[in-house]
Amino acid sequence: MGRKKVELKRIENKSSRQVTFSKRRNGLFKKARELSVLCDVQVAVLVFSSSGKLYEFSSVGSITSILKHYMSHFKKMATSSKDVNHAKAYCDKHANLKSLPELQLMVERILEGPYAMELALSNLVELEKQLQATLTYVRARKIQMMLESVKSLHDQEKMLKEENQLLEKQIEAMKNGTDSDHPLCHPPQQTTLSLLK
Amino acid sequence: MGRKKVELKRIENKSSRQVTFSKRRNGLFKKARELSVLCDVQVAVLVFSSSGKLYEFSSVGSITSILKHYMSHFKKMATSSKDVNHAKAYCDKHANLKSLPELQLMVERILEGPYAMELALSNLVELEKQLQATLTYVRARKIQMMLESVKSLHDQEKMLKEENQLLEKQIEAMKNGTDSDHPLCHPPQQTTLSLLK
DNA sequence: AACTATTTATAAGA
DNA sequence: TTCTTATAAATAGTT
Repeated sequence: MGRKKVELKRIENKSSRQVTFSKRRNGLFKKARELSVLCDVQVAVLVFSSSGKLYEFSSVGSITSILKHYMSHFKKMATSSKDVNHAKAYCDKHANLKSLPELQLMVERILEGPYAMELALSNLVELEKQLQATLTYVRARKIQMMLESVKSLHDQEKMLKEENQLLEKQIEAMKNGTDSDHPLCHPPQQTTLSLLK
Repeated sequence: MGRKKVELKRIENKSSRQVTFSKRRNGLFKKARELSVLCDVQVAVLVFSSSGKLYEFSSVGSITSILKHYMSHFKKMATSSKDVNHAKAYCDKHANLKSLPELQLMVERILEGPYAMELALSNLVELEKQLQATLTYVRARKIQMMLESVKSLHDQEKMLKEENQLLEKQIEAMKNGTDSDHPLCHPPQQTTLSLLK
């Protein structure tokens, strides 16, 4: 949708890729919010730019708010254990009410279900940290190697220039001199040139 | 965009909500794929339907494909190295996500250990890609689990409220049917409510 | 950042 | 569910 149909492949021009990224990212988040509201579902969208920046949409709220939700939930669970025992005792006394066993089951689910999830979640949080650290390390190492190879190219360029100057001097010497029995026409610097081509 | 402008609120009619969900979910995934390709970024979209079903789009692929990538990557390294068994040990160690927290240590060994010289820049670039892909997945998975457990809490809250209504009705029935010598005026559902507030 | 010509998504209907 | 179509919305290229 635009002045022209675009083909589905990486936009090579960097600045128009950046503009499209900004426009479409907002579009995607808007669509996600609409889907969430209209259809009453939970939606999360994660976008990682090539520079490693994270753009995120979540119909439930930010990661921070979700973690706060968790924290308060488990704090309350810890302080309400007496209430739970009380409720169980009540349920035992009035087992003739047919919906009570189900209620008890639900209370147990609340106590046990999310806790198990929290454990797995903490593993994932830790794993994410580990991966991010490793990625940072690998990127640093990659850049270091790139810089090293660039430096090595510069060094070779410098050596080449020095050799060229030597060569020019030798040519000058040959032009000025009368003898031609110096076998300098076999250039020794050919070896270094072949290394760079 | 359609025959009529729709206002941004929950569609109350269940069947048209379902139809819209199906259409817009596909639209969202398509947009996500386009953003990913056009702008060369990684995108993950997670949708949890009210029935608890998960619909997922990821530009990096499923966990299976990521693990396969890892396997082939380390297999390649193993065949190009003198100590095949050593590299194979790495491979086995990292065949599943649970052992991935050791990834950083492993990468450090690869980069700084005896095989550092064999690891070209292109290998580092590939390794960086793999790490970014895995990080994307882990982040998505983390948020997915957060959303799942929040949803589970909401569901359970809803069910408990329904049960409480039933209980109240039964208590009312008991009060009306017999004398008032039952001390049920201490509402048992207060306990379960206190867990959720 | 705005502006539009177009393309694309989709709401309603079949 | 699937298709069709009128219309709303998104957006590519431009200013």
